[in-house]
Amino acid sequence: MADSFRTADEISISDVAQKAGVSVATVSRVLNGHTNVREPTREKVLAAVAASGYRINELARNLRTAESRMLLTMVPDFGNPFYAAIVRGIDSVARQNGYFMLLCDTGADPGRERSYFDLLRGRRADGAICLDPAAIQQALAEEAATLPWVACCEFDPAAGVPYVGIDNYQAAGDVVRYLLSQGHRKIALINSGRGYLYSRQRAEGYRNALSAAGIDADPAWQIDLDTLDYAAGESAARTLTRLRRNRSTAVFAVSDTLAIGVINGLRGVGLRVPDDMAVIGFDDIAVAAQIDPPLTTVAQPMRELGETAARLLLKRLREPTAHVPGVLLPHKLMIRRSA
Amino acid sequence: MADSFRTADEISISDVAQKAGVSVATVSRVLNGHTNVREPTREKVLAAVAASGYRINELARNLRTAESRMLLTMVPDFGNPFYAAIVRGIDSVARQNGYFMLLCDTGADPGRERSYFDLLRGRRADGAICLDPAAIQQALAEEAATLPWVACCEFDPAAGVPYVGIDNYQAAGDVVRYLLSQGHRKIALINSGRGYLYSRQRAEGYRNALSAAGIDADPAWQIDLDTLDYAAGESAARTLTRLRRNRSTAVFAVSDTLAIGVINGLRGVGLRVPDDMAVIGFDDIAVAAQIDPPLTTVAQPMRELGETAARLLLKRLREPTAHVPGVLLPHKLMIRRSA
DNA sequence: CTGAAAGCGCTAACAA
DNA sequence: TTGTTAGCGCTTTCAG
Repeated sequence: MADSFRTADEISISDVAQKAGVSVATVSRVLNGHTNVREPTREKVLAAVAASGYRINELARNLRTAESRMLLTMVPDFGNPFYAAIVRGIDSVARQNGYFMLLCDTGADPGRERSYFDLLRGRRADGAICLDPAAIQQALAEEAATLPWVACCEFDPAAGVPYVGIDNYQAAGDVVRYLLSQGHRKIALINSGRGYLYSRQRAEGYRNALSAAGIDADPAWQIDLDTLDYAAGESAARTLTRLRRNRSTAVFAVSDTLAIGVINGLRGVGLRVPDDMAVIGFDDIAVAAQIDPPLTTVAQPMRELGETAARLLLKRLREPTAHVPGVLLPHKLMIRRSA
Repeated sequence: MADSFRTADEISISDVAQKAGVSVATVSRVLNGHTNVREPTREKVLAAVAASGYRINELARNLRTAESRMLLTMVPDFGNPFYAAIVRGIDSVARQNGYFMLLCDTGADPGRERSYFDLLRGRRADGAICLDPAAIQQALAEEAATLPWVACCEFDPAAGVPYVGIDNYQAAGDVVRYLLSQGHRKIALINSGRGYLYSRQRAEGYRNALSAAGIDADPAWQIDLDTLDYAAGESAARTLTRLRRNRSTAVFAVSDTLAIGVINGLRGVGLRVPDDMAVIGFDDIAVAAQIDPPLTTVAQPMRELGETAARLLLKRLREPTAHVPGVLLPHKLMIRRSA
């Protein structure tokens, strides 16, 4: 058996009851802090617990109470530092409320995501927070409609699933308008795959801000990537610089990791930032302020995003029928030296 | 109740049995893939399962089988990208073996770590992988002696707990010897707190490599920090440059995050890397190759570290009494341009 | 204030 | 091959 080397301490509530000379019900009462137990009795029980080194079997308790006190968090990639801060926020409110957080990396794969949702169906988690691409969420929304989960960062406003995120459209517009104010007219957009809501929203914010300034975005300025890692940004930078005519003077990357890769790629071909090409990122991950030049970027309130998501979920768990609204948190353009 | 909005689909194995016209035992058999069920019976059951949308209650199954099929992973800080790759390795072998990974951030706090160990005691996890500082592990080693866990990166070789890591002493020596070969004689060490085994081992490797070259390390060259974040590296760099006499010409930081902060701090006071000061980091996190100048660092086989840890744990779970040895994986000096 | 007893939903002997 | 039954360890009525 898996736990045969624990058999020695395989002591249960009835052992404790026996040792204390009371019933299991009484032991259970003191374990759960019920007040209707006389002080001397409570002490006898506590003594027996201490003496035996007894530990409650949460599995049994969970079966009985029909809850696992686990919150599932699904991220598409926990190698991306962006998620780390969000996850911290989730974790901290989860713990404050007596839940453990079960963190899973879906790799943005629907199959993996589904298998994690099975944790909910199998009662091993009470609720879930999903940070996966909106497209994936939609694919599962129907079959997961009755499950208690909320969306964070990525969401489908029409899905009826509670969510928290930021106004990506506005944020992208802010970036473009700032670049415009610095005299740029040719602004490139390095975007991620279309499965992401933020990607569509930021693209739209970018295009509209540009056309509001009377500029037609050159399609050659827009690059779609299917990953957010540094290398992808690096190669996108090369693609951009290869443009013979109508080369952009600025680039907006939808993630700091991409932007950092872009800067590196630019340096590789001997271009200076921001003089030859300005670059702006998104997220404001910790390393953004450390590189040379320090990265101008859009800060997301990552920790609050996570905390809010957790609170929405907890609320949904407590009041299953209550309407839980979507909430949008403020972002902020951090102007540093890369643009 | 927490799940009152799921009551509609609160269907159990006996409902399925009834619907299929068989006993619960038979349903259980087909659910668990036992072969001693006639084909027509199996099909009846499967049909009933499908028709009712039944989902097994894992909580009940777990109670019955006395295992949770969860593996706990404790990291001191999942904001540090170093851990991300390790955790991926753990997660992938866990999943391959039918386990879910429960990831927890202890913040290197013994209290938090203890509360996570309680997941084991409460049977909500079958085993654990601990990446916390060796000092913290030791504090808990005695009370956790009978629990199935393994140590990863940080460990106490004498504790009898299976472990996987690298040869930190040797790695630090490699760094120093490389710097020596580049003509450096004055080499600083930016280290983390003494709770970490790697910190003690690298300090020793550093000192011995230096004295093997006939150099006495100036105490002023050695800085101990209590965190690994970028800002700490930045301020350590300033401390170092403030040295009037006997200022070092190279610095070895025990983590890439620190090294990146150092480079940033150096830039802040107008010093160039590597010309004015060479810097070497440790870990080879993804961003290390992206910054300017690209960071020379010691690569750890992070994914393999995680995979190995998971395999050791799984082995320990399968064969509780088997002797599971400690294993050391190879590291590699990545020479880039910062030194 | 305390105890007896009935399950939570499942698996695994043991019978048939 | 299938069903009956006895729990896994706990919480929670319901009596007393």
